[in-house]
Amino acid sequence: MPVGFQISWQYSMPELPEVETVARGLRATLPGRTITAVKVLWARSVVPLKPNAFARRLAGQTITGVGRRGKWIVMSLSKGDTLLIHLRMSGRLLVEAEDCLDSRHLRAVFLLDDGRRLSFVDQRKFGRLHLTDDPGQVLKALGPEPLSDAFTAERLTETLKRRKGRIKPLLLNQRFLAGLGNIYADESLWRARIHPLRSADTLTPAEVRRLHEAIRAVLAAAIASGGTTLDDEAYRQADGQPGEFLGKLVVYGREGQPCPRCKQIIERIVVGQRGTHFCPSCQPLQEKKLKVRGIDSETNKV
DNA sequence: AAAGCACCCTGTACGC
DNA sequence: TGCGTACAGGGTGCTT
Repeated sequence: MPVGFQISWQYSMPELPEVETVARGLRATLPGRTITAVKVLWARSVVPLKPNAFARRLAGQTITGVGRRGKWIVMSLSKGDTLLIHLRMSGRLLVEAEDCLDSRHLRAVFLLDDGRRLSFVDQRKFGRLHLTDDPGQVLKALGPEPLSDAFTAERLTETLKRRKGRIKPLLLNQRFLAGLGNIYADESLWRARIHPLRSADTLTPAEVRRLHEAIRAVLAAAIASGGTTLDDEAYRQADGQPGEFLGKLVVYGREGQPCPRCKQIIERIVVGQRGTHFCPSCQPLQEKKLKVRGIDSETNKV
């Protein structure tokens, strides 16, 4: 049970920082290992092949690399195949001893040539193991990597001014930007002091710059903390330790508590069918009256 | 283009 | 206490 607030029913919801942490952990142990056999316990976890064909095609392939694109883990294989893994809500990847006890929510197992196994555990069964010889087909739909050099404030400006929708759902749209989920979208908007209901095309240049900086800073800080673990059963770092970003969340799951910047009480609303947390004082929807009197709302100076 | 909803799932909270 | 129902989440696909 996480300390500090009542969200025991929630899960890890792996976003970019959690997926990056998992990918780094796997990269340290999997490359060079050969998959000797595969067992699928929940057929719909594998795609697009049926379980038998999926298992047959993977057996004998050596893992050559582990990367990440957005929320996808990208596992390169020796025969030109790629295993794309999406953890969705509750997926976990564990490297464990071959003879270990099966988790209650085990959905697929990859036996390795060193006496260990890679276990895919997924309580809610939303996660997917996508085996393909053309990963670009899946990944081309994704927007830019927020931490790459390709994601610049200028590029963000260009994209935003052509969008009339609300900013929060846009941040969650993986075609627009790859890797943000509900937690880090809310945290980024708080840091940038932007209301989640603002229309994308109305953001000022200063707001866009703040948003760009906020997204990168929040994601980088979360990666440095090994991600966010909301629940005991959920996402873990490679060494089994929970991510440490939970205590650093400012708005997510903290409705009713004071904003650390201004002490106003944090609110929760629903935006695009997603719970959304923000500070009504730091992230006003209406222009502040101060501005009418000639005070710049960006700098708070006259 | 944008927004809403159903769907896929499960465990937990909550009302009766 | 026990039961049914609502609900959280990411992503896709469909409709308005």
